[in-house]
Amino acid sequence: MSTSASDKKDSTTEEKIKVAAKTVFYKKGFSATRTRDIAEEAGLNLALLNYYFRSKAKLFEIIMSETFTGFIGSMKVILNDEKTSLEQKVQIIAERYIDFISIEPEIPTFILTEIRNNPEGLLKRLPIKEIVNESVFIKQFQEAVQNREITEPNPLHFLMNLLGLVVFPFIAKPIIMGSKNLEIEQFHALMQERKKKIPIWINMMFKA
Amino acid sequence: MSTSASDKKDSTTEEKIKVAAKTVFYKKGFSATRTRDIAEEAGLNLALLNYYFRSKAKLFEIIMSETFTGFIGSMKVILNDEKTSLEQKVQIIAERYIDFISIEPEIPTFILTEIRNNPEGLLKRLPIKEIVNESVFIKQFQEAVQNREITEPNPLHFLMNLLGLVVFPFIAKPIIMGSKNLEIEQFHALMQERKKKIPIWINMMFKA
DNA sequence: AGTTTTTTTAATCAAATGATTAAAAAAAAT
DNA sequence: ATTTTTTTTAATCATTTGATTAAAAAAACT
Repeated sequence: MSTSASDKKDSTTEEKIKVAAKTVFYKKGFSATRTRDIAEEAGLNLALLNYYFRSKAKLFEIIMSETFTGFIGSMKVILNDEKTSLEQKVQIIAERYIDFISIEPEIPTFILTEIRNNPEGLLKRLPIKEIVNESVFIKQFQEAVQNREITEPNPLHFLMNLLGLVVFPFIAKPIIMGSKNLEIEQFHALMQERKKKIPIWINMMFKA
Repeated sequence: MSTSASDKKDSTTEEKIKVAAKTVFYKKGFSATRTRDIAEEAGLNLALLNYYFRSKAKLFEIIMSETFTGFIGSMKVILNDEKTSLEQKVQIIAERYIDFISIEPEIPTFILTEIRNNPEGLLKRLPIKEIVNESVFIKQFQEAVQNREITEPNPLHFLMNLLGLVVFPFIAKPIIMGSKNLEIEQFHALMQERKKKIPIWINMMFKA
């Protein structure tokens, strides 16, 4: 049979709650979501949330954690790959993140607003310092600066620009779509274009 | 006397509430702020909020409206100036917006999250369509494309990139500061650097 | 000074919301 | 088959929260 073990796991009550919680938390943020919204989204009795997860805060904590791990974690892996060049890393990040965010478009705003609400608590669990201070990416960047291949000496500007070009359009999506009455397909087409253009733009900005 | 009419106006109860509301709404967003937070921030009795503004929603509406007008409105003015070139417009936007957001750093996240919560309602009051479809900026951009001065034909990419470079670092400020244990002064220094660099980067990206 | 109007306060209300409980239903174990 | 354990449900609780009210205080007016 094609019904695998994971089918069962995916249809457990616990899993249903997590899926529903993800949907609602992503869309509205922690404080604007009501536990009743989650229960309704999952089609389950409200008391089950507390039965399985003790509290709204605990449930949120889990969703949050998994989201952060997935989003920043894969960035860390890409930036620490010894086998790819700086240029390739830029290409990979542009491509993978545009694809990823296109599927889960609420994640960037979710992450940024929740960090706003609780910067200390959430930031210390992210491996950002490691990435910015001791990653393969940083070494390659500094080499490129030394070899006069890159003019900008500060890797933070490089990262801010790359992520700004990739992420900002998704955060501003409602504004962008409103500005030209774009349909969602047209928006996605724009983002697909950017997968190729961003690496070129980054090159033009930073190449000596 | 140096005590002008505006001194009086600034110290009215109504004005105190608005200032406090701005502070709290900017920091926490609509649904996470409690009317009691605003009253406390203003040092006033809770009932005064309803006495002067009828409801939390009405008060929010006013703050929202003024914020939008200030932020997007001044963009519209800059982009519709017949006397400045395309390059100058980029310089002016980078400079003015970085200065402006440095003083009110919560505004971008505030705008973006509130639009997320209520896209239809809020977007129709913004003159974004006008800017993107019939501004002086757009004419100048299209001319530059025709004259082969600019390679990218789509002005949306141009605007997304410019605003991404200007605004994204402020939205990601907690992450950026956390990544290198920056003090706020160092963050501001970085943003000051960007006032000069962004116009250069934009040139490099788009100039033929 | 006395009267009226405006502003402020403390107390309270009603609805929303996160959480709990005790009983019922379903599943697992013996 | 019976008992035990796990899961689910409906009802309810306690707190939070936006809003209102009636009385007090302050200000403006005559």
